[in-house]
Amino acid sequence: MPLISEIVSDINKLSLSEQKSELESSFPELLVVKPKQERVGLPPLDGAENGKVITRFPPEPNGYPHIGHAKAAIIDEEYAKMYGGKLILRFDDTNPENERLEYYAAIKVGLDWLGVKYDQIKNTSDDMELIYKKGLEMIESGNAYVCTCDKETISKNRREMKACKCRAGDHDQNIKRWHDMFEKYKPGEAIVRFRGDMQSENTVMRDPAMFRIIDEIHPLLIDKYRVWPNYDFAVAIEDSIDGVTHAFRTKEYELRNELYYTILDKLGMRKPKMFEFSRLEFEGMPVSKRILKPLVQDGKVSGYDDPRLPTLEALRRRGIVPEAIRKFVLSLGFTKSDTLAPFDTLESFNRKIIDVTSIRLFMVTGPVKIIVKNNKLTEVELPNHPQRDMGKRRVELDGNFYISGEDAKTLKVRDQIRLIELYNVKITKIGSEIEAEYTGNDFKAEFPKIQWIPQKSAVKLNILIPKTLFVNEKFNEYSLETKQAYTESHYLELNEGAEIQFVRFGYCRKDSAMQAIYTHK
RNA sequence: GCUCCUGUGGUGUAGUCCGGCUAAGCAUACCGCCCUCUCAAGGCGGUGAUCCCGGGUUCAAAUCCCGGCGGGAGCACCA
Repeated sequence: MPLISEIVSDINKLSLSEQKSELESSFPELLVVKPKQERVGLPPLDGAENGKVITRFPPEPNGYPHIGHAKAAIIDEEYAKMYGGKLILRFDDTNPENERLEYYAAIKVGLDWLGVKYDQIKNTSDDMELIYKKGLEMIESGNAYVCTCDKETISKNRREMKACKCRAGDHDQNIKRWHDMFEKYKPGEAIVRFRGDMQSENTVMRDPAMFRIIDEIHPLLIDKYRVWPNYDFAVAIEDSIDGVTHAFRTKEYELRNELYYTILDKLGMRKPKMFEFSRLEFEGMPVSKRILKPLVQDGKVSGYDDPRLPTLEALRRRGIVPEAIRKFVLSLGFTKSDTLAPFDTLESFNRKIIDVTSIRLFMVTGPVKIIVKNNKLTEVELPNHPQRDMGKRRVELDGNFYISGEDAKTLKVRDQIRLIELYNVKITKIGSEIEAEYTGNDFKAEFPKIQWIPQKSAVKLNILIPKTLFVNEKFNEYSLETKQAYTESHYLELNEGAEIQFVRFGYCRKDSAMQAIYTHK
């Protein structure tokens, strides 16, 4: 050690260039800078082999897909793609109380829209027989038992780390009770429990439920089964038999990893690698069904496609495109840190994508009439896009226009303004209507440039402006603003769903002939 | 309360595993300028982080160790 410090201090006495040249002559290999280049996209997957990666997206068909689903599905797909592997879409439909046929469909539609392509589609409920077999196996091997205690007792025991008498039941009792679950017991009277460790620090290991009785109609299997596996047991079995190599789920499941691996261990089944990532939710835009459902029921929002919501359908209607969502999700990375997702960034990605294809149209809000006294033009051609060749449109004129109230407010008599792409005008009178006179065609940079709509062909339009749904945990009564506006008649010729940039206003998506939804600035 | 996870500019992240090449890259937001008959897009530039705090190890720490603190989650016969 002393020798080392001596040498180091010797070296430190040399100047930087002397050190450098010494290095170059004696140890050139040390100067080679390691590649360490910037990574693009998701981080490499632990233990991933090219062509052998299988991921899965396992939504429960109990609601409409939202941005959270999008994050999971995109990550699942990206990793499968990255390693030339496969993505399985698996509906985790083991609770007939929640599942509905329309949700299976809605999720597929959502993925389709997102452009997430899966290689295989299945339902957990397809494998009920196998799951029963594995359940029985667990009972036979003593790794599970049937518990007939009531809910409260079980919960209390788990909190207090105590075992109940059912845990001590012998093999025959368990087998008999297992069969009784299919016939005799009523819902709530008996569950199969995994024999974990009631003393475990990890509460999920304290003999969690593996099967319970539910007498409800399943959307696919109707009344074929009434003993249903719980999540932990079902995913473990499914992931294993589906050949999943890498499974991803959100952070709140993290404590369940121990259970997941233990179950597979006890069954001697192949174990996928499990990873978790943070949930994606926007500020003031909750994703939870518990919160959204009452909103829809009470009519506080128009439905699951209300543009204020984070559902895929709502995002679509609002004018957010799938590519933007994908870029956005990827920009968040694969991390476990809790984040308040920046909606700004999503909008920015979106804006760049749609800017190129959005037609530019004039639109005025809070319209005020303006009359150009000596107008001589009867028609003008306006370009549909400033850079790209998207054609032109003809607009007929007679000197009677609308301009935005906002713009009108700033005008004073004798002001000169430029009606965009038209001509210059001088204000001569301001009243309930504004009067002006034509002063020339030459473009003058110093004049304010204002968009206009001819009165005779103006199309009445509602602009819906979605705002933050919840402010400080409370429903924001003003979360949806409606603006009365006029736009050009050309609007009527656009397809529904067309993205428009209203000049000096922002991007909007055509929702119907009389309504557009504000996408973003 | 207990257990687990997490903590880099206003925001989201890269780098952290394998300490030096970066007193920290990118994106977004913001501010200028250029371009433009839009407050958009595009181009250029800028402001902004003592890498949660305090110790320690080391010639050298965002990176390793210890101790705090902040945030989140779980503690369901729901996934």
